[in-house]
Amino acid sequence: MSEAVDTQALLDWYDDHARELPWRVGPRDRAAGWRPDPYRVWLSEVMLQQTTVAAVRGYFERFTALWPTVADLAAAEDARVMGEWAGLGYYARARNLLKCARAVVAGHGGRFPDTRDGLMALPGIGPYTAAAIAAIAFDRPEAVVDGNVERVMARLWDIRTPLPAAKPEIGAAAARLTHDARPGDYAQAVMDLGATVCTPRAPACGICPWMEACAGRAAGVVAELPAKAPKKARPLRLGHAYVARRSDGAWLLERRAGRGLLGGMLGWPGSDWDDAPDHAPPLEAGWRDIGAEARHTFTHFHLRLRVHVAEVGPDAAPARGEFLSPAAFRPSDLPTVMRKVFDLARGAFDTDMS
DNA sequence: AAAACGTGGAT
DNA sequence: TATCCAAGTTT
Repeated sequence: MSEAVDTQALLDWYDDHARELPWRVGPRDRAAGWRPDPYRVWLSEVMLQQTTVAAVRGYFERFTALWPTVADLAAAEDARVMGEWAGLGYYARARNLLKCARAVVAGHGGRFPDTRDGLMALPGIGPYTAAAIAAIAFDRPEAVVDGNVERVMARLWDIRTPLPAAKPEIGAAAARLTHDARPGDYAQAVMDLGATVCTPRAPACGICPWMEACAGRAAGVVAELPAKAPKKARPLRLGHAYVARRSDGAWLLERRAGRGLLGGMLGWPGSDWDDAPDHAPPLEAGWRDIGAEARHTFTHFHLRLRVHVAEVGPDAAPARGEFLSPAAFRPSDLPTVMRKVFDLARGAFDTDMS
């Protein structure tokens, strides 16, 4: 079966059309013997989990400028790394990033394992990321199966089983095609094909190096693949957030628990997000409901937070959280939902002063 | 094994 | 406005 699919044709296409990415060693440099820094491959792969290239670029540049090596990252303070990750989402990735960096330094002499199994044993590295690092950084012939590859394989072989049930079948198809001569280039080539040609909507079949072999195209079902199981509706949750500003300009903030939603991130103290009537503000103060709510949608629910503000004196003693001076508080350290709250609250304070 | 876990851009 | 989607992992 797989004889009909020409992996060399894909590599030829990649040689001409590879995307230029900050973490990538392109096909020309690879042919000259260059290999990417495993640290940068790992960092980029973790950032790219469920996240677009466009969103990752800036974060990758900032992280590598601040922490050029895995040892630098391992030595960083948790709060600094979490703050730098703020806005990118899926914050367990940042927590695991630190765990992984420290494990590589403490347990592997600062060098990443060069096998899929060795990589899989590290925090935050699953089947996809382990295969990607092994292939891209170490040229091991591992099959990388991400969302791009799932889409390409489902179409190429006309696999109509809905995801995620189709994963074993798709994985087997991907493994059959893995290229022995240029594993790193091949892995990136399939993903580039999915990202730029075999796209979710309006795929450019006319310029696809695998057009002739594509069973989905022959059957005229490319637009319907891959099939996906229906998604559940997102419920609406309600809560309250409290933004206190001290007379010296300090803000009352709280470090969230180290697991679960927004775990380890900075945020405004508030109620549980269950619309319970009996929540207490974090501080005795003249709270004012600003009459606006921050709206935010997470993966599995919609959230509306009512925003309350207060200006308090220098002796204010909060029951929760701590005051951070303007010098110690960067709004960019906040996850997006908390930044929305801050923007609304700041507008309310500004209105008061005018 | 199903659910939890973020966000921004495109349609 | 609502939905889909993006280089998935963990529990």
